[in-house]
Amino acid sequence: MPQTNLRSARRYGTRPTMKDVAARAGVGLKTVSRVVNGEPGVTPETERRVQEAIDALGFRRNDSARVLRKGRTASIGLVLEDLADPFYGPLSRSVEEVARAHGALLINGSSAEDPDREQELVLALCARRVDGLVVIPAGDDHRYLEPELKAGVATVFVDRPAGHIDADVVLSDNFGGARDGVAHLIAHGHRRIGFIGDMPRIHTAAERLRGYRAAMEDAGIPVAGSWMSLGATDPERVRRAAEEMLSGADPVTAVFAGNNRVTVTVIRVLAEHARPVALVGFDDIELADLLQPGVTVVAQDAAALGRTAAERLFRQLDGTLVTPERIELPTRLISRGSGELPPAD
Amino acid sequence: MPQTNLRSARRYGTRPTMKDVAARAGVGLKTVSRVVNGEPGVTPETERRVQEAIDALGFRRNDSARVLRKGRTASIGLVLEDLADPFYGPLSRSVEEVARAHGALLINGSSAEDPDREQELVLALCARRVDGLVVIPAGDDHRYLEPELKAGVATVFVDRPAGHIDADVVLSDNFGGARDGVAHLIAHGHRRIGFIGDMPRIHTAAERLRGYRAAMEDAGIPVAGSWMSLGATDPERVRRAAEEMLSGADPVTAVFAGNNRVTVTVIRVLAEHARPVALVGFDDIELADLLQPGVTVVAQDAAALGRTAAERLFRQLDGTLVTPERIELPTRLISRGSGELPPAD
DNA sequence: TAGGGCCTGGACAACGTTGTCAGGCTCGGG
DNA sequence: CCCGAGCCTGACAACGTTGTCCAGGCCCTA
Repeated sequence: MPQTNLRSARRYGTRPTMKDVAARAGVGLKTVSRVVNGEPGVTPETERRVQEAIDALGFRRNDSARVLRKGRTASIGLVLEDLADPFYGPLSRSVEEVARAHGALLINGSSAEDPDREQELVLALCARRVDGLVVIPAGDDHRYLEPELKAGVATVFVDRPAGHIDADVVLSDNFGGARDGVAHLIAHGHRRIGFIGDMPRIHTAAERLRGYRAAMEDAGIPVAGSWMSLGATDPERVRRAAEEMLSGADPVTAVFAGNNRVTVTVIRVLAEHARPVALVGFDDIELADLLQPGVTVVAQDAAALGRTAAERLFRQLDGTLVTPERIELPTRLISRGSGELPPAD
Repeated sequence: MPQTNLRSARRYGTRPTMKDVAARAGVGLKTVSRVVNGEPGVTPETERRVQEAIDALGFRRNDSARVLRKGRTASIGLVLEDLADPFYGPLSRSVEEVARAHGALLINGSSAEDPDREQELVLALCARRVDGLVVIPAGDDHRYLEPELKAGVATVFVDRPAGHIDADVVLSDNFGGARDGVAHLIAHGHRRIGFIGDMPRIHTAAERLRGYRAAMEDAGIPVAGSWMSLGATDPERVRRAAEEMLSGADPVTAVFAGNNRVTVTVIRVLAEHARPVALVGFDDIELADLLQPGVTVVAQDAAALGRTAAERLFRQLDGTLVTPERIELPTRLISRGSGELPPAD
């Protein structure tokens, strides 16, 4: 009979268990468990023998079995919209940092802005028995989570509120940020200000739109319908919207861009435009300071959002936290030039 | 006795099991299992009763137990350096896409460029019994993975090769890309070209340096020691290095930047510099086309790296793939202006 | 109507670990 | 010298699921 080669090992690989280790070390099963978990009550000599067997066999504890027995998995789930979006990188990273500090692993998935996919992912994570969930919601009805909440799965929503369910929420002050950004343009003399944002069914988009309207109203400026574009934020569409605002009968002298993707496209359009147009964007973008002019933005602190959410999650798990709350984090206006351009009529 | 309230449910929440469902539906345990897994051999009427009980109790199958029984977890692990780095966003995303297409979840963690943390993460993932691993190595010795490979954990290294172990590797053509980028500068008349890169113990950094040297040698240009900076890539240090190269006795007329972080800092330095200096950077950066001049880069396809790696992983799991290979993906030079500036002596 | 085959449903063991508990050993004091 | 206390150690059940196997009921055919 030929010796086991790599190929068959790969295919039919079966891992050593505590039983195997115990047999090899000539001790009982439970003793191995004790050594693996650093529990007291094992002679140094016995421990050495067990450790030797562990190393020789390449034993690794099976956490699935452990979880089954203990009930806690020491892992949390993160569901976000798109890992490739630069806004979610730091958020995801800060959630991971907090998880790590609590000895938990992070399992994540992207919903791609699809409510069904969000639900599918969340339920898959619950089936894995994650201890908690950080969710950036794509859908607006989260009643499907009720049994999970009842069963004790800690849950925090981030960036957008949960729908029809009482849970922790951590948000940026989208309304205030947008209002400040638009007020900033008004303070620099603009009156005809355009707004390009996402579909209002998305909570953040709706809030930012509300901020825009509030700032205009506070300044007593009536808003023309042609100054607003609320829809998908694919580049072509944003480009068309921007061009229309800039060239219509009542052309805008400034634009407020509703998120980072919109901002980038608007910058491109403005770069081709003869007359200088002021711009303030929601969300910071990398290299914004190196452009000519620098891009003025209303910045959210993505890392703080993630950190705050994750910390609340673990406080829920501690039992320190019981009543769901809604937390709003402030935004910060960063002037870099584009928002301070005077109107050029 | 008061009814169960949310608080105690949260605290002491215990989830219904198949046994509970079976009891409520008045059927056997296995019948519930059949319904949950869509197995044949259940009357529509029985199925309805079971489904009703499932909904009423909010039952969710416990995948830990399932995994324990079945052996496969339908999840893969991804260990990378920093989720917040824009280079890893698309990579991570494309790995996730492939995983999803194969019905697997993605568990990930950041090593923060620390070999110990990498090992700790990888082993934690193995303890979870992930079916496979995609690793962007921080360390250079991966012998600790040998038992895992033997046990059948599919493994693919990305971006950097594995150390002392025979495993699949998917890389960008760092050497060729850097050589082409530097040759591009030479073709535009430069001879005094600086190189700012990461520590050569990092494989990608070493390869790019090798590419720089090769291009210079091919052109018969001797390289001055003061033209090269190989070390940490924190902004201050890069800034100092760039300033020295630009102001020394033998100042460079062009700079090749070894990665995206370096490129960004160099752009800042050059923006403050009177005399125009040509620049080619390794890795594409967002908005590179909007700067003045546009930034010429050697772009890697991060998404393709992730996709290729993940696909190989699942082919290993299929058994379609047996022999470890080393795959190099081509890079692409994107001319945008900064790399085509003529030398200004 | 009896017998055979098919279909449905359930009892039971097993996956690998941890908590409980009891047994055996050693050592010191009476 | 005996007994109790205290320390190690191991046997056993349980976690929730799935695979195996068997029993019982039904229908169809001879």
